Amino acid sequence: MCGRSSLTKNEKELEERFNATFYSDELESYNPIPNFNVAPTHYMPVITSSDPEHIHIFRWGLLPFWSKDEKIAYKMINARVETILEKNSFKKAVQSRRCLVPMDGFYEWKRSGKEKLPYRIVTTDQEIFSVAGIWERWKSPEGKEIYTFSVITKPPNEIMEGIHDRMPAILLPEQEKLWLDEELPAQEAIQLITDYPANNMKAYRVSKRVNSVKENDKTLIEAIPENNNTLF
DNA sequence: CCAGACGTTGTT
DNA sequence: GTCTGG
DNA sequence: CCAGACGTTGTT
DNA sequence: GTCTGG
Repeated sequence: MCGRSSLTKNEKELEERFNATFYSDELESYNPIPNFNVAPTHYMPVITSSDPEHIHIFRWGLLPFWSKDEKIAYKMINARVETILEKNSFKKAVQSRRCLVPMDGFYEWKRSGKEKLPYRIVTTDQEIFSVAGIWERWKSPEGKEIYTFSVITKPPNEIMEGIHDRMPAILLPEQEKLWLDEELPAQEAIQLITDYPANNMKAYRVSKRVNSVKENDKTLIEAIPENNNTLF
């Protein structure tokens, strides 16, 4: 799960939400704004434990610092909270390189028979919410430096159960500071990940146009009727 | 000791 | 089926 | 996550 | 880098 999201708020709204500022030179890589169809490999805003006063722009898809193969990032877009402490690729990062991944919605595909239909899920009590993530600095053999991140996933809460069996680890606002606290041991940090209250979330069908990463406009986040399978 | 993997999702 | 790209 | 490619030789 | 398997 969690291979597609949205972040349709502008830079100013993000700065106010996280009480942090962008570096102007990094902003150039953040594109498009707003993004109605965030996909793996996109450069997106994150707030890191090492520099929480600023919003950095990192690439979605974790590259472990020891990796020689850049392609492994395609398989590292998610990290399971249940096993993150045990995995070579994640254990170091969850100890000292945690981050917040801002979203204003995420997409999940619900399987019904042969068909997979996309849903958008949002929080109703927060305009922008944070998903728990981890990040890495990677250097290619040629010396190219890339900063990447992975989104942590967890079992579904009440509202997600009918749609999919995984969901992103949405943090309660009051847990965000702790998640970024490097003094907090990883074992305790992952306990901050709990069920987001289902009555503060809502899910609705969206057009299948979201399937294609080439599509990116405001109509992607519009609701379509549940019983309409053919027109979109 | 060295070599080789290091991941998730979904589907079977 | 499996990998790569977005 | 989904979509789209997946190959070589030789010629322009 | 670090763990697992042989």
